[in-house]
Amino acid sequence: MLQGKTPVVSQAVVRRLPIYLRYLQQLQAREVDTVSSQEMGRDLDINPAQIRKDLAYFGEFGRKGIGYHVPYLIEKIRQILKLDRNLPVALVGAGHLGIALSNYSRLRRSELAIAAIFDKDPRKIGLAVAGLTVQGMDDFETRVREQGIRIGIVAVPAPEAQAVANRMVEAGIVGILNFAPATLRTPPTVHVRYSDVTSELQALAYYVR
Amino acid sequence: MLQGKTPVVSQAVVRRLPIYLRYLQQLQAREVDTVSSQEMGRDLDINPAQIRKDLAYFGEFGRKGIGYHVPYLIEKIRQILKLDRNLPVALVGAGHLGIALSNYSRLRRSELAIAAIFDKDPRKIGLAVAGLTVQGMDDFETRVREQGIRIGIVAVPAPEAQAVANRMVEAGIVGILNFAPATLRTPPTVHVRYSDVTSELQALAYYVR
DNA sequence: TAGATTGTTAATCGATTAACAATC
DNA sequence: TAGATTGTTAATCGATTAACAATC
Repeated sequence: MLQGKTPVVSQAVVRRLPIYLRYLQQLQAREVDTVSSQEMGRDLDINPAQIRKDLAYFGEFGRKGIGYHVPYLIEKIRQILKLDRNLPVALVGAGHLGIALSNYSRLRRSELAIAAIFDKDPRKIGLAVAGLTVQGMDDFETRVREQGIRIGIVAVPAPEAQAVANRMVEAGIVGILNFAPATLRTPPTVHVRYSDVTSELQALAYYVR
Repeated sequence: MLQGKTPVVSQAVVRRLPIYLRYLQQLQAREVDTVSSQEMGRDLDINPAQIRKDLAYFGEFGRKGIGYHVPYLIEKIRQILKLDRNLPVALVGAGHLGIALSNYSRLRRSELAIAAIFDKDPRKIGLAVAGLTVQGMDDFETRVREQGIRIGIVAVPAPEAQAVANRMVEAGIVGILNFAPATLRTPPTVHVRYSDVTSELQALAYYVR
């Protein structure tokens, strides 16, 4: 394991860390103190060697012969994912989905809470949603910078998604979660994750019969 | 390319097919008649060889020197994904997210439309959502079988997700899209796709600064 | 001590990309 | 014909899994 600077870690590894974290938090709620990679692997359907290797990218968190101390590993994964600080999120699009996301309690009480909601539709501007007021897009960049927001959610119709992404990049956002059914073009410094219900269902359809 | 039976194709390939389909439909709306793997690759940020190889698993759909005929390729991908028939979807969970999904117009007018909504909460049962009536869970298996439903969406809180998945499997559902933050245990014949906003955002947080 | 389990190297597996003959 | 592009094989790349010394 490298000292100081973390090595370049693949996206696959980073995507598994939240899964580990969620599982460990469930263990903590049940007051389980220690867990082995074997137990984790069984419950999460992931190879135990995979889990050990993933964690070892970031440090030596376990004890040979014993396993991992649950509270300690939670703390470490939270540090790695930067969940030990507040990371306000900007949401663009106050439609059905945007409102559902804003009201999602698991998000509301987390470090990744939605801190500002935007929509370009004048009928939406001013609406109260989950304790926030929907803002227009005029001062988007200023508002995002003021609040130190680095993560954005795109929840607008597909034809508007690229324009919204452009403004997010302009505002200094470096991580985008895109719910619109569209491929976004962004600079290589910006990370985009896609979530599209239609595509997911279509992929599932392949396996029917 | 094998005749008749399709070869075993990796999940990665199947997940790209909806991306291709969506892109091709956009081209069709613009009345573009022909497209090369190079053009597709540029717009979708996918290696052209990858695209050709993916498609070649299922047949010879292109013409050397020319490219792919857009309407023909759309038809073929729809057949591969079984979108040339109606595949009704069962939704369990009529909370914020469930309602947002039910109202999602792109889903409503597709072959993968939500055909039945269930919730165990007596206060939700009987509600009208997107032209459907929320049903209780008592006759879940019967209703699902009656309507020939093979695909299900889990939109309930995490602690209830596994129980819902079990009943879906019991009802003959073979594809599950799970929005609950929980790993589901299902028989190997059942395909599960995960969609968890929190995990996605947490993975994005890793890349901040 | 004996048993268990990590961290890590080596082996394997699978997916992506390059290259090119075939051919429109 | 000359240029373009597919379908496919071979090469490369990267991720997963197995194995095991170190050690609690």
